[in-house]
Amino acid sequence: MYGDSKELFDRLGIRSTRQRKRVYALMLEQKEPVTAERIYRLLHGKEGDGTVNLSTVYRVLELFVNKEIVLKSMIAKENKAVYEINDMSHKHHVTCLSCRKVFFVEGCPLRDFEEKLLEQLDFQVAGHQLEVYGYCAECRKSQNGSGQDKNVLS
Amino acid sequence: MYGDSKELFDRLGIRSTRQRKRVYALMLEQKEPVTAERIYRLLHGKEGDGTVNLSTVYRVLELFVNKEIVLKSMIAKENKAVYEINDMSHKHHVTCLSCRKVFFVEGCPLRDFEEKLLEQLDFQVAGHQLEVYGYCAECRKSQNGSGQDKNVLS
DNA sequence: TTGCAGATGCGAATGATTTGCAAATCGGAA
DNA sequence: TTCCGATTTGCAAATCATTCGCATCTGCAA
Repeated sequence: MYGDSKELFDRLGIRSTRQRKRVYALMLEQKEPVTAERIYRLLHGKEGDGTVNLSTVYRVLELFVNKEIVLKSMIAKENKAVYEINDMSHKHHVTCLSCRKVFFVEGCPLRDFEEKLLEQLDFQVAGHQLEVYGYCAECRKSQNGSGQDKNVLS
Repeated sequence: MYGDSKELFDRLGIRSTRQRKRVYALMLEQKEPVTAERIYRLLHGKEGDGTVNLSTVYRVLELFVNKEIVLKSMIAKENKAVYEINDMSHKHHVTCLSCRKVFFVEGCPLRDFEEKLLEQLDFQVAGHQLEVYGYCAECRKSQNGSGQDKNVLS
């Protein structure tokens, strides 16, 4: 019912609780990064298995982040965090300022940069977060005539 | 005494108040991004010209950000904002997770990436924010895993 | 089945930031 | 220079996301 999260949790050495299973299952369904609040509300929307407290959602997400099965990042311009399943593919987000849609991009332009930091600054990079924002094809098309082909990835 | 901020404010079409002049002058002195709280405390440290209320510091900074004479960004992993004078040079920040010190790096690894986004996704980039975090030479040397919290930013 | 370390629910606390409102101030007009 | 109205400020209280304290509950190893 919850996929084989039990197995995953065992492997991670953490207890398999109803709340963790529900949060994990819900995270798997998400196509874009979500806030803790949204997870909480989605869980309430689902019927059946009882509720999950908001504090618990936060605690479970924190645990998942520590175990690296979930990624956490801050939303640009707002001060709240969003979470997403870590599928190990190192995507970056591109946010349309007009429709707020989030696009994913594979690949990362930072490899060389990180090397440069180590050489020039003796700074050991542990991670990075890149927020790119601008305007997607569709919005540019509908707002001024200069848009080109549309190409929506989701 | 406050530089020629009066002139700047006139040009921007905003009133030249004691508080704005003080905040602006202090921002000019900063060598690294600072929190609103830190500006507030620094202003209290200075003698003479009376104090500036914390809410006012926030309001003045917001105004400066809108007028684009100050840049605002979020500190990685903490949810508070830091501000710095906008010198138009397009620097990026590198934050040490141990001592919280912020380093600047000239140059930007994103030019090619933005081109790629336009070609492949037809996404027109308007801006980006890059947060790199890791461990600085000094902290790695002292091997102090938990960090000596020098509290540079707050 | 049982014991208990670890997990959860609940409400209250936190900390950064924002807001409502009355009083103070800026700067153009008289 | 003085006056006046629009802006800005100070202050305290409100927000909002997130965390914490603590009593109770629950996986799960024995």
